[in-house]
Amino acid sequence: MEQVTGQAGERSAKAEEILDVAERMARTGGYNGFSFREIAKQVGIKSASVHYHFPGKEELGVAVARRYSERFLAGLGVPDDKGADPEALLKRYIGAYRKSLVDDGLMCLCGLFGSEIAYLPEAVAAEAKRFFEANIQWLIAVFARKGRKGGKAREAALRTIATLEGALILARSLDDVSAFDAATKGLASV
Amino acid sequence: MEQVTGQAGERSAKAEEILDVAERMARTGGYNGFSFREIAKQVGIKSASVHYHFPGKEELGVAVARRYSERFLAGLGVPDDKGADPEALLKRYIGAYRKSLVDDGLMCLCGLFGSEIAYLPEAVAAEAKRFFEANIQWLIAVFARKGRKGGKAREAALRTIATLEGALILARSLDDVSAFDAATKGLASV
DNA sequence: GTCTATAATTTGATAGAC
DNA sequence: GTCTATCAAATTATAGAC
Repeated sequence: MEQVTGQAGERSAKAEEILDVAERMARTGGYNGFSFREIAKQVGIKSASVHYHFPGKEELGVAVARRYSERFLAGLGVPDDKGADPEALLKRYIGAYRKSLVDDGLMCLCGLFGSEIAYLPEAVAAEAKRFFEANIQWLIAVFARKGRKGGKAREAALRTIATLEGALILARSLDDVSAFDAATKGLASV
Repeated sequence: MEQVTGQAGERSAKAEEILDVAERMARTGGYNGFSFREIAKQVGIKSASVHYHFPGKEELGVAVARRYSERFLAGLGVPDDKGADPEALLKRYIGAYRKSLVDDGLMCLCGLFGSEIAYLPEAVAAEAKRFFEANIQWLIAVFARKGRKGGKAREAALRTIATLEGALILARSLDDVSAFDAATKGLASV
């Protein structure tokens, strides 16, 4: 009874290993960029064993996206944390994307899934959508603390996410981290 | 002797049909989102016939990306066209992305390819890179006419492309065109 | 939990007839 | 130009032994 459906709960060490490999592959080639056999090979088991932990590809895709989302949001912290000023929170947000590029050398999972959203199984697409909705809410809270209310805060939030996702694409396509920095310059002080 | 390597030259009507279908599929599911068999079915021929027009998947991918690039750039016109002011050119640029979203209902091909750039055959990745380089040059010329010189023009160009590619991802993921408009608001008047 | 074995399907690709 | 036929490989997935 170790099977997991994708909820937030605890998972076996092997299941986490599987998610690690699946995430790296998905953040490189998208939903078709990871396969049970290749994951199994890299984890050191057989593909049938991967099916034991995650019954189907859709469930695995959902689990990868959900874990990615939860970790990402957890790394941001609470946006109305009174200890940090809004600009520091924004810089933290930008830094999370930059870390994805520089440390991991990978795309944002949900940026990639989002680009192929119409191609994804419904449940996986829903996770990508939820990622963006949660990010928008986080940023709206930040911009609200900067005096942007209502529509203005939402515009700023959407512009911020869009610029960062696009900056990842540009930097990776041009193979030039400075493209990310140039594209996002001034984003924290707008 | 109708085979085409991906150059700009003229192509048979059937080859264009193949590219039409391949482009639509690629702009939905990325490089693994189109297959010879599915293209053949939609065009009304057999997959072996698709191989006649485009010998391999890599060549087909290159041809799709190149045609997409050329059309996109041709639609923009010459950036130093003295007839149009810089803001009108910028609005035209933004409109090209919005058209992709609203009229086609699809991602920008090179935005999607760019997101999975590390997964692509080298020649296809090179086409996506060239798309962005050409777009950057076009925008730099526009921003130069707005008084931005050197680094400032490049920053504005990269920020513009990044925001638009990301805005497409957001609008499609949230299934809400207004997210595109909100994310790109003010982009033409910066 | 992991394995072997296998099924059913899809994929990119080629040979050769017409 | 298009077809039939076919191939080798990869894919998701399942049954059942250990």
